[in-house]
Amino acid sequence: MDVEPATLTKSQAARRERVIRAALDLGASGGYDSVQMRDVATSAGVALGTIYRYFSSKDHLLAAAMVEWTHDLERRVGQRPPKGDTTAERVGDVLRRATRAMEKEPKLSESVVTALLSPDRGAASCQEDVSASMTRILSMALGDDFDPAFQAQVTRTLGHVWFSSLIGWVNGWSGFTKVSDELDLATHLVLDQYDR
Amino acid sequence: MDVEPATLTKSQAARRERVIRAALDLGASGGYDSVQMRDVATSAGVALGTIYRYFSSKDHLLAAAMVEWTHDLERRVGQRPPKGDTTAERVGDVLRRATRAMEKEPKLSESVVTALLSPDRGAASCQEDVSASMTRILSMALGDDFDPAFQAQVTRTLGHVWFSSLIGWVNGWSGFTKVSDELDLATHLVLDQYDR
DNA sequence: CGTCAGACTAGAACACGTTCCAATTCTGCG
DNA sequence: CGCAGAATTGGAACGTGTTCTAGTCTGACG
Repeated sequence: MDVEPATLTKSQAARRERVIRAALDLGASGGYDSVQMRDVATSAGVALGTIYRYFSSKDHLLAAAMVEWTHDLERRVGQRPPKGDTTAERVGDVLRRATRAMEKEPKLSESVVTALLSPDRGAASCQEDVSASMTRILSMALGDDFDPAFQAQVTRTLGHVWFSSLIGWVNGWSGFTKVSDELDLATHLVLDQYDR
Repeated sequence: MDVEPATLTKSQAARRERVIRAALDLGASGGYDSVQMRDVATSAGVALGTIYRYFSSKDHLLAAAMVEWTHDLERRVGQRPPKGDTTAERVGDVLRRATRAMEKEPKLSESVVTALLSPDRGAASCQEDVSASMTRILSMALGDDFDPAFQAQVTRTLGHVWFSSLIGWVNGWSGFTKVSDELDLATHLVLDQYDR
């Protein structure tokens, strides 16, 4: 009902990847509602039941896609570290990188974020993954110059603001600029007491 | 497809109330999944279709219930203002009041919060209501001693942290104590620079 | 090479939110 | 009271996520 990548054969991993890809394609063109499991199956050239061998639910499937996306971002940030003189600028930089990607594919982001909110067991574990990844990304921007407890709290708090604003955007009561502003202001709120 | 209370006759308002009550009862005993529209209907003594005259969806129904709950809390906080010497203590006080109620009815809270996350149009407008209400509640705890812009940002940020931690709790990857801690630490993070 | 367990397939079947419909019952107005 | 229009009802019907079943394919191992 939920298989960890480690135990998959090559062809299985390929199948899993094809399924995710198909889901992403559908999501990118029509949003959450048009990611229909029957369509994902045909489009991935796989039987409907097979999808459920890899993912516990539609939400788990889409949430898993978001996990991959977040890990990609984390890797990229690791390779090209955040730019900026102050901590606030570096944090703003990574948050902007995170949101810009979503801004370019609004339908897809809506699909993926919606799924991430599901109470489904599989999706919930993806939430943990994503939030952990986001925490690490923010840590990179913060650097090691702070008291660890303080740093941990800042990253978690900003992670919450990020997540919550994202929801506001997905559910349509705030535009993308609102999300950026919110993040920007929160960043300064918690950081301006320390640098500058 | 969505009727505002203002235009309802007495018997209609009663029906609406009965429907909400039925949904809350079911939610309190079995959580989100056991709030089934057919059951809500029979339990409220109403036809299935009638529910959809008052609410656009199951999620809208449950989210509307949460709006009432939040308004109650807001009213209570207005009547018995938050206690505490420092701002942080007062903020902690209202946040604790907000979470304690949910802690007592975990299944019910799960139902209601889950619904609040839905992308459904009706539910989304309830999200705005709830978040606006929460902002006002936090403002009461902050008082008028701050720069309005600063106050606005603090309330929004704490609102985000509250909302996001709630999700973490509902989806089962953090206990209630974690939620309180998170809120507590975030509160101090943004406020300790000003009072103490 | 033969075989056996597990993965895969096609498709039926099921569950529950949502919509639709025809018939009936309210409600307010002349 | 009598009537028109709205609200409500019971229940069928629909869509889509999820599960189940019976049969087929695959690939690892003796």
